[in-house]
Amino acid sequence: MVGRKLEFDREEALEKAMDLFWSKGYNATGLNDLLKHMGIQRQSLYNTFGSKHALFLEAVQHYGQTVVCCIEQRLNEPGSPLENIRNLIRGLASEAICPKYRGCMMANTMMELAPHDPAVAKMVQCLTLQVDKALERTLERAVAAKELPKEANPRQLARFLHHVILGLYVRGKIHPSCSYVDDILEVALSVLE
Amino acid sequence: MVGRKLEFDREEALEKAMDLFWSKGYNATGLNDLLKHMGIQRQSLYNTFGSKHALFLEAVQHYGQTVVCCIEQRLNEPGSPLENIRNLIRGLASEAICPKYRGCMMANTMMELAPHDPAVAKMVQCLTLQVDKALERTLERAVAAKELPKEANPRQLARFLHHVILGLYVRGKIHPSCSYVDDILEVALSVLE
DNA sequence: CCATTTTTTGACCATTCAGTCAAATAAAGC
DNA sequence: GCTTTATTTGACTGAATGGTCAAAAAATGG
Repeated sequence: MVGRKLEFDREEALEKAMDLFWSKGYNATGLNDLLKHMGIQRQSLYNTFGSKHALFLEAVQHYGQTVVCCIEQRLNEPGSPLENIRNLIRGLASEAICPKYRGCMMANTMMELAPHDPAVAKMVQCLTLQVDKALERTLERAVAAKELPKEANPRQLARFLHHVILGLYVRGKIHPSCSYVDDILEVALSVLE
Repeated sequence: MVGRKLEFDREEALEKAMDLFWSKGYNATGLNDLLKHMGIQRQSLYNTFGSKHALFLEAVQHYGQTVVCCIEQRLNEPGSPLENIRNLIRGLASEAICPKYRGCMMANTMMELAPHDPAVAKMVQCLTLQVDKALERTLERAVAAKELPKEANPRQLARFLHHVILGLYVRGKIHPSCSYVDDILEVALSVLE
């Protein structure tokens, strides 16, 4: 098992691929774009990742894990759980009004491929479930800290809040005004009062 | 200005094209698929619609007008304006749990093309604004009918409800359970109480 | 230093892509 | 019925698609 070593960093190349897939989607990203952007040779891609489709799956998985991890961190910051949730959603909303907004790669993938690609659908389903769970755990902490009444339904609220986030991923694609997003958040976050 | 007449029905062909674009998106729909599905010849497409892209724009416009019109009808049915809104959203939600769900062609288009195609972005922006307006007018009627307190903010609520609908278009792509969607709606519609 | 193993390189593959062209065909007005 | 105008038909374009192949190059273990 000896031989030449990979000239490029696998993870670095994967992230470059992820970046491009995130911006352009799966179908609109050609192999040539991909290779140029990743800075590797054609055969290297096939040796290392198998195929365009396999590379995409890895890219989505990588993106998903990164994002889920980031969300969990923001929700687990010290202080008020409820305030962490508000900050997370306000943060995502402020990204969604940027002119160069690319949305969420998982949501993009759900829309483009999930209906025709079971493997992709399952992966994204699994990743988004983790977001539900993270929100739910945080809401449970909020109940425990008496920030929410003990009758509150954390699972239900988590699903709702995740739904609002999902909506932001779409809405952001057509450049909503700041006040537009504020209106949405004001009503949405009122359920936490 | 005489000569041979078109052998096919223009609107019928447009609807067939719309149907396929709706299912597969713009990039994933090849011209051959399109021609077969529309039942016309290559040159007829170019004579009649100009290009794949122009055809797509027409298809989105046609879809949008149809949907906006349908939504307005459902909101303007006799009886309680608020109940009309609830029925509309529950109806859209029940579609979103179907296994063959295709989502909303406008939302699909926002996700796939809007960021890289200003013409598409503008068209979809304009169409979605009409949904906001329709919801807003219905909420105003609800206030007038004292179904909502007079302090209620119809525009804000309309934007929020539209956001919930937008979320359904994404969520539906990964086959949510009935109870999952119920959870979302229960919280979302509570803002109308 | 040599043999082995792997990666890199660039040419190459069939297929599909959107779009074009010109000839054949059909219909309408005169 | 003839001319004019428009549509249909099918062959054809060059470019791009995802993917493969075999030779060249490099690095490791012996």
